[in-house]
Amino acid sequence: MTKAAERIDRVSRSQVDKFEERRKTLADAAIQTLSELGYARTSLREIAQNSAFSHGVLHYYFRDKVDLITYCVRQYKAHCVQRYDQIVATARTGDALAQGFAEGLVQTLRDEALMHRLWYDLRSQSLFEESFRADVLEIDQSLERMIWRIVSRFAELGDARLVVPSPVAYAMFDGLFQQALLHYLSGSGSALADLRERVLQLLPHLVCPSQSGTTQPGARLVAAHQQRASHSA
Amino acid sequence: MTKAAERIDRVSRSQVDKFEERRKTLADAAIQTLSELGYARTSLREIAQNSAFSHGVLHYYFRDKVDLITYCVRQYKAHCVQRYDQIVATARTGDALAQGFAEGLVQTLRDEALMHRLWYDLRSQSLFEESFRADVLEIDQSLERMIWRIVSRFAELGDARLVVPSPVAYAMFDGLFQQALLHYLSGSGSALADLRERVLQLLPHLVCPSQSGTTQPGARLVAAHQQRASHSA
DNA sequence: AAGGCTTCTGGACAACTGTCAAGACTTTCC
DNA sequence: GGAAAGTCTTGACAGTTGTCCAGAAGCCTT
Repeated sequence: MTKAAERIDRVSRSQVDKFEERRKTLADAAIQTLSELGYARTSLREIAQNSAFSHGVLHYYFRDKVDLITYCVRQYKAHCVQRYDQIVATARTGDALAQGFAEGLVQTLRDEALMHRLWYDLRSQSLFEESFRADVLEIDQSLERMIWRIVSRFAELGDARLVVPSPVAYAMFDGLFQQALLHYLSGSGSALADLRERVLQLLPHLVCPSQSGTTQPGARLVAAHQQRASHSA
Repeated sequence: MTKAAERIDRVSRSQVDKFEERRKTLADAAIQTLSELGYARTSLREIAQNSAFSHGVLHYYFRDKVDLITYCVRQYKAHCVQRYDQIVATARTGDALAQGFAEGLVQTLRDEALMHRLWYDLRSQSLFEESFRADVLEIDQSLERMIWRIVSRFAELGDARLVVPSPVAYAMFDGLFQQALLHYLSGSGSALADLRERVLQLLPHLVCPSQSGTTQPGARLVAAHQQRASHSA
C-alpha cells in the first residue's frame, strides 16, 4: 500500500492536496533531469539535486524509482497533448489547419526538443522495462487520437475522405517528427524547415476528394497528387 | 592509440585477423546482452558472462565501454541492411515486390524483434550520448537508402512516379515498424498482420501513375539527388 | 508547553559500475 | 629450450547506485 493511499482515509483534503502537490513538484524535477541526461544516466540523487530537497525525500513520496518514473510519464502526458487541439478548433480552412499543424510541430521541435527526446527514450525503455509499458501505450494512444483529430478535421474542411486509418496516420507523423528530432539535435540547420515542408507535403496525401460511391485507387492517387501540386504552387 | 593500431605495424596478418576476430566475437556477446537487457542495464560484466571470457578481457580488446558499444552499432549495421536487397532484385512485378517487402518486414519483426528493440534503444541513446550519434546517423542513412531502393523499384515496376522524397518514405515505414514493434512486444496478437496490411496499403500511396506514358529516365534520379542535396545542407 | 503527526535530512548499507594493473597462462619465434 | 610477445584471469580501486532508517525539524492540536 502506498503512503498516499494510507493517508487518504485519515487526513484532511488539504493535506492530501499538499501531498499530491509535492509529488508533482518532485516529478517536475525528475522530468527535467531525465530530459537532460536520459533515462540511463538519471539517478535519484541527481533528481534531488535538481529540486529543493535531499535525495531521501524521494522515497517518502514515491515507493521506488519505477514508481517515480511512471508518475513522470503520466505527468508528461498531460503536458503533451493539449497543444494541438487549439489548432484544430481555430483553423477555418484546410490550408490554415495544415499550416498551423506544421508550424506547431516545428515549434514543438524547436522549443521542446529535450522533452521529446525524453519521450522517445522512455518509449524505447518500455520495450525492455515492462513496468512502463502500460503508461507508454496509453500516451501513445492519446497521441494517435490527437493526430486523428487533426487529419479528420483536415479532411472535413477540404470536403475530402481520409484514405489511411488512424494508426498509419500517427505512425507517419511520428516517424517524421522523430527523424526531424534526430537531425535537429545533430546540428542540422535545415531540420526545422525540412519538417515543415514534409508535413505540408504529406498531409494532402492522406485524403482524397469525396466522390459518389467507392473510390478507385488510381483516381485517388491522381487526386492526391493534383492536390499536392496545387498546394505547393 | 588503440591496441589494434599499435599492433598492425609489427605483427603478422594472421594475428591481426585473430585480434579482429575476437573483437567480433566479444561484440556478438555484447549485442546479445544489449538486446536482452537494453542499454541502460547492460554492464561489462554481464556482457562477459554472455561470452566465454572474463570481464577483464573487454578492456584488452576495447578501449572503454563507448568503444565497445560503438563497435557493436557498426557490426549491427552490416547485419541489418542486407536482407531486403534480394527482395528488390528478384521481384518482377510491383505487386510481388510489395508482397515481398511487407512479408520481409513481418518476418523481421517476428524473428528479430529483440535486435530491433536494441536499434531503437541505441538510436534514442544517441539523442543523449553524442559519441554514438555519427554511427547512428550513418546506419539511419543506409536504412533510408534501402527503403528508397525498394520504393524506387516499386514505382519503376508500376511505371509510376514517386510522390514522396526519400526521407519521408523512410520516416513512414520506420514509424510503422516501430509502432508494430511496440505492440508486438506488448503482446498484441494482431501486430504482425496489422503491419503487413498497413505496408501493403501504404506503398501504392507513394506513387502516382506517370501520365505521359513514357517514363522519364532522369526524373526519379533528379528527385533523389535533390533530396540528398537538401539533406546535407 | 507538550505531545503527536508530518515532513525532511543525511548517513549508512550492500550491490553494482567502469577501469586498471599485476600476474598467470599460452603462443610464437629465435 | 628459453625468451618474448600475446592473451586472459583475478582481484582491487574508487565511484555510483537504489534503498532504508534513525532522528532532526516543522507544524498543528490540545
